[in-house]
Amino acid sequence: MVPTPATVTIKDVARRAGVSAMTVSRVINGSARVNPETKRRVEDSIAELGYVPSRLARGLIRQKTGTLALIVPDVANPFFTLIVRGAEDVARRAGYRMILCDTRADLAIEREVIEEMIAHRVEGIAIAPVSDRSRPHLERLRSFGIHFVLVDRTVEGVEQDVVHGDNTAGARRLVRHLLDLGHRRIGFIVESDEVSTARDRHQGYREALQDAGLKFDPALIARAPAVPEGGLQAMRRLLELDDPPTAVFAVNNLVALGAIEAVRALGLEVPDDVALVCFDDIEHASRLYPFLTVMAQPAETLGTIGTQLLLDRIERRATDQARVVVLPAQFLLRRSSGAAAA
Amino acid sequence: MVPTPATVTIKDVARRAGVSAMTVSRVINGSARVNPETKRRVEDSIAELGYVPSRLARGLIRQKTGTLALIVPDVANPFFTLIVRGAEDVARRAGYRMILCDTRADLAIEREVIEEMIAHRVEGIAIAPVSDRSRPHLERLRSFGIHFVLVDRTVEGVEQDVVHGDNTAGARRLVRHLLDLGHRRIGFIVESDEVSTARDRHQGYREALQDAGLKFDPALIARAPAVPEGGLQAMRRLLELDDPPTAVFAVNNLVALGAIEAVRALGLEVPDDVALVCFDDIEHASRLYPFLTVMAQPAETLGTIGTQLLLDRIERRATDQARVVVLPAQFLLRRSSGAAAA
DNA sequence: CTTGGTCGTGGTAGCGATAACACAGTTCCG
DNA sequence: CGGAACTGTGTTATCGCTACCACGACCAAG
Repeated sequence: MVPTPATVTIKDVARRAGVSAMTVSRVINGSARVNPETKRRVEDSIAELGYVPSRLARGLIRQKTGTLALIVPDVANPFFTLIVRGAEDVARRAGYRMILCDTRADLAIEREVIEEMIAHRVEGIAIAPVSDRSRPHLERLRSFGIHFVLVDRTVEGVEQDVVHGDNTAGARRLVRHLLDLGHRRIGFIVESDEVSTARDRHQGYREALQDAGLKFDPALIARAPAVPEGGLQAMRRLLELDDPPTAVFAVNNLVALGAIEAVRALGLEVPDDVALVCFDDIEHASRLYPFLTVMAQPAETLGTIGTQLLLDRIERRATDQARVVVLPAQFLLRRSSGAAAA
Repeated sequence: MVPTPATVTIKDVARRAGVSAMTVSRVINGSARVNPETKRRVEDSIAELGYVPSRLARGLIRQKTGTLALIVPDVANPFFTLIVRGAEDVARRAGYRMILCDTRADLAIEREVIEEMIAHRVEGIAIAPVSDRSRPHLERLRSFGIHFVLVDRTVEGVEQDVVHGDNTAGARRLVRHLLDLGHRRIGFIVESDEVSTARDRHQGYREALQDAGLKFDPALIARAPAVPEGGLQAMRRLLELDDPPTAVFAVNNLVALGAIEAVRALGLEVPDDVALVCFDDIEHASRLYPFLTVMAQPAETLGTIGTQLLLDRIERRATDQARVVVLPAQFLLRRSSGAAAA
């Protein structure tokens, strides 16, 4: 094995090219004028030594690192995966690196990773916060003067650039669909109202009921963590009610998956025994088996726009007001809702 | 708006606590002995000023950044998503940050991101390389003395720690299954043999045929990029053959999805008109609709073990031989292969 | 022939942290 | 009771790079 070589520094290049470190720096950065002949010599030395300038040192002196962070509650959720993809792409094209952090929807982990990102002196953060309780974490970012944008979720009391889907309208649309099909008892499986998407969808759910002149029945709200297991438990509880719902609105795709399992476990079927709709499509699953009637959000676009908003702040140092971008979701009619689907 | 505050440095803390920067450093790092009273004063100052030590400066002097990189060809592929999750988790628990890079299976992007990671002075890289052509990129890492491990894929001519699934045995198992069901003309949709997983599965495919005393027919190999669109095109070509296959082995899950679409587009169905098997399960899709007969690889485990191997190298500076970890895949019998499934 | 540009380049001083050593005061033990 | 060992803390010198200023060479203008 070759012994670990000492890292090549700008001085090594300078020595080899017979110039000062300053001149090498000028060549690397293409700044100011350098004699073409000198420039060539420096470039040759760089190539021969395989020199790569340290971003640490550069970041230290320039006070900017060229690094962003993306913080999401669950990378394995296909919705967030798409956000990651979109964000990563925009960042790379703009010449920034992107550090990905998965908080597992855990506030403590979120606090931890935000501290880490501060220590890393990232120039900006795109974050889908855990919940309204993320506010202190975000305040901390602000106190450090680190730019950030909210993606997918807002946070009560935090005025900041944000891009999210139209959750209220989307939920309203889904529930209206169920109402149109004649359902009168519509369950809603949702996490805590401390999450803005849950809150907004809850709002849409109620509005739709109200539009139809129906009274809101608290018994039909089943609270559960927004994961398959949560959906399973919640659906089971709903079905065990004395007067169970004939249709259910699941707050997101993973919850819907769990809900379906609960239905099947009771020997029932969707949509025959209970209709089901939810937010967020599941890309690959729908390709194989287009079953769930959903409001599909443009997840990848949330990622790209979020990152663009962020870069905008960073590079233009705009101090104008917080921008709010709301993207409409798309209604996809499929079998799970029990309509005569296309 | 609050004006961007100048970053608090160790000196600010030192001044406020009435000690030297060195003492603050000792408190931060818990190194050596510091008078409890002094320590308290320093900690108070840190809290009051909201001081967070710069990893840039620390990394520069210590020559270690506490940062790893994970490079994959496609974060949106559910298989790699799980690897990401596993890797990220192990890294965080071990006190490392993880930078995620998506190469989009593009060699040029791969080269670019590897240069970036060198510039970032990451301490190690876990990489699922694009193909055997990634070799120069990896050699470059080696010449920089940056530790790396291969995940999911090996690279011809690169001796390095690696963790991957047992592709040959898995492929053999899948094809044997089809043979057992009576199929004699079995198609194989696969990307270039420059990708080790493709190569190994190809190998397994041939071995299975050989075991059954069947002759290999090159016409049954359909080459295509390992994405749904590739699977679609390839399956169409196979079905248009004069003597089309009655069963097809798709090199991975996404290819299988495209293949199914091609079958349906011709008004045919899986498995009635053509049986289908593939590598890698699709977590959420299978939960909703367990249809594909697959060899399921322990993707998340690939991520965790890969990262553990990496940390091992970094922290123990082991110079022993390259370790090779091969994890078995699990055969999941479902409907797509046309057997009387459980 | 001085003055005042423009070039091309180098010197010096940090960025924010820590390694390595130094040093004063205390404790210990033969 | 004096030197060794230990405690707690400060000083200095970098880490690799770039901002900032300086400087010699050259040339045109006054």
